[in-house]
Amino acid sequence: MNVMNASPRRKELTRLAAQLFVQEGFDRTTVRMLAQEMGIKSGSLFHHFKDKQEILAAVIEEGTQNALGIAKAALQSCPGSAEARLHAMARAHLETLFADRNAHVVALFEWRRLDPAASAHLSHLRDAYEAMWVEVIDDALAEGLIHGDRFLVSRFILGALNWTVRWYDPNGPRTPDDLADELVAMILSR
Amino acid sequence: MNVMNASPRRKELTRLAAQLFVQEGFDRTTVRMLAQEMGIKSGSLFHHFKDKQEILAAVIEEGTQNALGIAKAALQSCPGSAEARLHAMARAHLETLFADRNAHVVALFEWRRLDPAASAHLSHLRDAYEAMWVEVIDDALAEGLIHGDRFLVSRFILGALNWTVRWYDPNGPRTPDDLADELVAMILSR
DNA sequence: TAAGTAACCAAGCAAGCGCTAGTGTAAATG
DNA sequence: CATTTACACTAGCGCTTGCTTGGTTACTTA
Repeated sequence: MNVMNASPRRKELTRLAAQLFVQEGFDRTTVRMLAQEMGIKSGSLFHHFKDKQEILAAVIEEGTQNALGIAKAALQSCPGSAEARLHAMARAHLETLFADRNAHVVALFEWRRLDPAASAHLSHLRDAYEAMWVEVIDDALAEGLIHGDRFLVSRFILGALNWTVRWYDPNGPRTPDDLADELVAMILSR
Repeated sequence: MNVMNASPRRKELTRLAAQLFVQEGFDRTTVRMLAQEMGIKSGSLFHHFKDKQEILAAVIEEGTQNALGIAKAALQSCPGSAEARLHAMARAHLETLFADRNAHVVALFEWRRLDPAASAHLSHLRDAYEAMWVEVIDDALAEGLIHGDRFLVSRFILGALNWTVRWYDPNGPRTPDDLADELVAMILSR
């Protein structure tokens, strides 16, 4: 078995798994369904992953790593005002949310299916990501761009952003950047 | 079998089911777990409900009906300004969200497990509820209390509100009304 | 007191589940 | 050329699942 390596094959299988997990939900996705989608038999699946849980962890890990990378890049290429960085974070969030939509939907709605060990490991990644948000929001509060409790404001913003996966249509007239700009405009004190 | 009646027994069973569905998720909740929680054997469960699906539909229906009732009451006892009605709707939303937390969490996160027939029926209820929101938001836009696209604004607000079930601690220092007021304050143009 | 009904139980079926064991085979490696 | 490695296969075990069946009990009503 191919424990914890990052072979291209495994990466492709992870991508397919994410798609199925979104379509059917983790619990309803059987190893036989996963195998069929991957063009192999169910037994062969366990050559690439220790068990079904590990597939879930792989999906979520990939999405979260991507989110972290994109957010870091967004902030680095944008050392400007707090307002610009708020925009940048919102745009980055929606960019990764829809570029890796399947992985993020799984992360958002199937997190509880992780076993404790995987959950603990991935929680650190997620916390690192949220810390970046809180920092940017703190700066925006300090500059008086927005008002309110730092805790509540960040929860409200992330809630509004995450919920977009429930209604946003990528084939519609609006781009993710449009959404980000509208949200930031909505909360800025004018 | 006791099709579609509203016996007190069935209502109590629905409440217990909602709790288990939140704890374990719909798919992981077995009819044996449900029966044990209810103090009966698994076979007896099918005297009250046609199948497992019907239990899910009952849970979601109850939550949505309550939300509709509370929102209507909130608006009726508040014929004042658009700002007051915006406040009232936000407060009503969080009030029902945490008064019937289990039912609403199930409605929000297990909706896709409904079969098409039940989903179609319950969609009407949900649409009626969302229509009330859009109306209030339209008035607020017309009065210049908030700015932006009516569609986006309502989605963002409902997203921020619904996401509270993921982080809000009812035993913490803040009341649901506090949250509602903070959210409305955050989006009002000043 | 007889009939009807709501609520329950014991037992178990058929299907599906995650996962394992053991084997075959082609390509890479010494 | 011999050996290892990567990847796939077949077959099926042991268990759980949602749900059914056939019958019993307790209470209400005629």
